[in-house]
Amino acid sequence: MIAVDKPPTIADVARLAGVHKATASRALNPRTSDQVNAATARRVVSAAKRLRYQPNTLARSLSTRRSATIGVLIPDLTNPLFPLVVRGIEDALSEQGYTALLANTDNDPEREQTQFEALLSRKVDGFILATARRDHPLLRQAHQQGTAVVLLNRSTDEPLFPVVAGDDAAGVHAAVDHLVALGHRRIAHLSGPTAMSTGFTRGRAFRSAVAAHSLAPAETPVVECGSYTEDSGAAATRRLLAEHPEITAIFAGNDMIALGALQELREHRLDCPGDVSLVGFNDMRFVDKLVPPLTTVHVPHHQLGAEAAQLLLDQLDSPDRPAKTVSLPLDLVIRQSTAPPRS
Amino acid sequence: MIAVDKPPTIADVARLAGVHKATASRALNPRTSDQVNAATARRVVSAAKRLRYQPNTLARSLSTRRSATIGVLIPDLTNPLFPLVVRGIEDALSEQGYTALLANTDNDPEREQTQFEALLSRKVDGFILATARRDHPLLRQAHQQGTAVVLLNRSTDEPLFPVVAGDDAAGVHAAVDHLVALGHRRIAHLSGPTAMSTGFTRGRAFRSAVAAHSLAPAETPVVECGSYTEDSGAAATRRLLAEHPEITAIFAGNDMIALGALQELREHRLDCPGDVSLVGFNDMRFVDKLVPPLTTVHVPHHQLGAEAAQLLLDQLDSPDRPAKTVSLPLDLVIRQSTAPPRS
DNA sequence: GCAGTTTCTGCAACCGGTTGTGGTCATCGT
DNA sequence: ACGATGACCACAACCGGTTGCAGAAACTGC
Repeated sequence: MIAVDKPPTIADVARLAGVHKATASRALNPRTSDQVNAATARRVVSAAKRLRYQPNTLARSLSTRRSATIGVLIPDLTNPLFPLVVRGIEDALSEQGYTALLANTDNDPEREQTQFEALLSRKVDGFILATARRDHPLLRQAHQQGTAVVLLNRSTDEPLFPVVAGDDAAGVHAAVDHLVALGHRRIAHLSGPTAMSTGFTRGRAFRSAVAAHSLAPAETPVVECGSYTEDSGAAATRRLLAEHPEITAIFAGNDMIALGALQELREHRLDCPGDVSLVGFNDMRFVDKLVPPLTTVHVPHHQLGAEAAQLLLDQLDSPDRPAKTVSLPLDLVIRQSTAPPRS
Repeated sequence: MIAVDKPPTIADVARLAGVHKATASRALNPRTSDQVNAATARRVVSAAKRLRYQPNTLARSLSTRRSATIGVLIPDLTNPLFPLVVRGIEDALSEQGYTALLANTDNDPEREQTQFEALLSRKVDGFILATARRDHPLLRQAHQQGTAVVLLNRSTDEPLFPVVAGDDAAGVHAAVDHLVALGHRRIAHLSGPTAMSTGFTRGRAFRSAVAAHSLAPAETPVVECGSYTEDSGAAATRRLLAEHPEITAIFAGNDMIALGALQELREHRLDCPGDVSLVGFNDMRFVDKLVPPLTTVHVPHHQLGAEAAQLLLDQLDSPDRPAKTVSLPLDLVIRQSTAPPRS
């Protein structure tokens, strides 16, 4: 183990350049470098270069009270949607010199709270909350203490914070329209948990979409899944087929549920799309590799993340701007899991 | 916008408890709380509770010179392997009060360097490098300045740092053994880029495995893919089939390459596993949902991450411990993309 | 040549914690 | 009754930056 000489501080740079550390600080900061003589500024810069000086971010944040860091709360990085949105967030943030601090909540409200506080004590400048629950005391609390927050793919009953999300309602309508256009009339919806904001709004949109086509509730049953998982989707499909064997199309609350449905259809020796058509939601990676490739509503997750980050940065710049809300268009990508019903 | 009163500092707590902030600090820290009278300690604690005091992590790190933060460098979060290992890292770290700071390098050596420095200036206590290149000046540099580093799924030509990785050689042997046991003798390998540590070692292991079965190099061709992507895998397969139409089995450098191969086989109207068997590597999510479900070498990514984190923490505790290296066993999961060759 | 600016740089305080040192006071032994 | 011991706490310095303020030097105009 070689003797570790600690990294140089601004005092070292100042000493080498023969100036006071305050001057060195100003010389190195582009915003203040015009307060110092060009020649000395050059001396400082070259001293910094020689020492390979890297400012201590912690010390800087402590004194400036700005950390250039954003807390990002997501349910679970392992869920295939989130890497995309996180990448979107990071890409947008890094363009402006910001960094993301990630935390997983596993959809546990308590963890959500503790992680939030941990990030606060790390002095993040703001939050992007991509957690799924429809409501949480956290939100009111954060709102009251004036914390900058942007909600991603999740809305609250009252508009406390700006939200960026896909236009789920439009996506649902596109999916239903597609099925109806193919000739389906008995369409089921496997909804996500209504405790989650997406499950709730997509379910509502489904009701409205089928109503728009004058389909009776009796031929358009909704069964709620306990979670956005394959197992839960399979179980729901089992219940659905038991009670409504006559349906010819399924619109799943998301792709994981669709995956479970596909599995269960296979168990029941039902061909997809021959016997029943299937539409998913999200267009997650690899669903185009399934057999049959899944028709699904594409959600631009990367862009979702990027927009959320941008919105948050805007808000940090000018805190009293109205809480604009972004809704990204979604489009249906038609693959091979949908076809006309057998007549 | 409500008036934001800044979060309480330890000085506020001390004032409320009627003690000096040094005393408050000691009272709040379990390691030093026995240096203060039990009664006053209680006063401090309850004052802290009343004010909802949360220590400022930045200030603490600045003075203790320990940030309880680990820098994690990965190529791309969007690559389906990494969410798993990141989760493993985070789970292991959080158990000990540490946090991970993530950065993507996109396999760009320059980005790797700048991200590394950015993390250094954030005063991370150590690094987990899961980037893929076989060598990088960074490593020597980090080694010289005594930075704590653990390499994940990547090795260097000289043993500068502890490494945790899957036992790739064993995995490759298992895959080849399986194919040979099925009766295959003309087995091709679609290797990953040899500039990457995994591509290199798996390729070498393949050579050794086929040699162990006395298969001639002429019947066991290796073609190198430019990258670990589906497209690259498809292109390599095209070349392979042009030059060696007689092969009956393909062992792919990873699952993405296998995906490309599968696609290309389909283009050539070759049935898998009827005409050619296919084995992947990694067992990424959803490869069990392909048609046919992919036979592949399972890599415990979560555990890989967790072990790396643990190793790093151990090393931080006792810096001059020998650089132990962890090699996790890998096992082949046999699904339906492999079968005996047509006789 | 002198008052008034402007430009440049140093001083010192501050951000919010941690920790070494030393002083006060009660307790103890003799 | 008095010095020694130890428990407890306050003081102050420090981590490595940033920034308001003031003073020195140079420069302006008259």
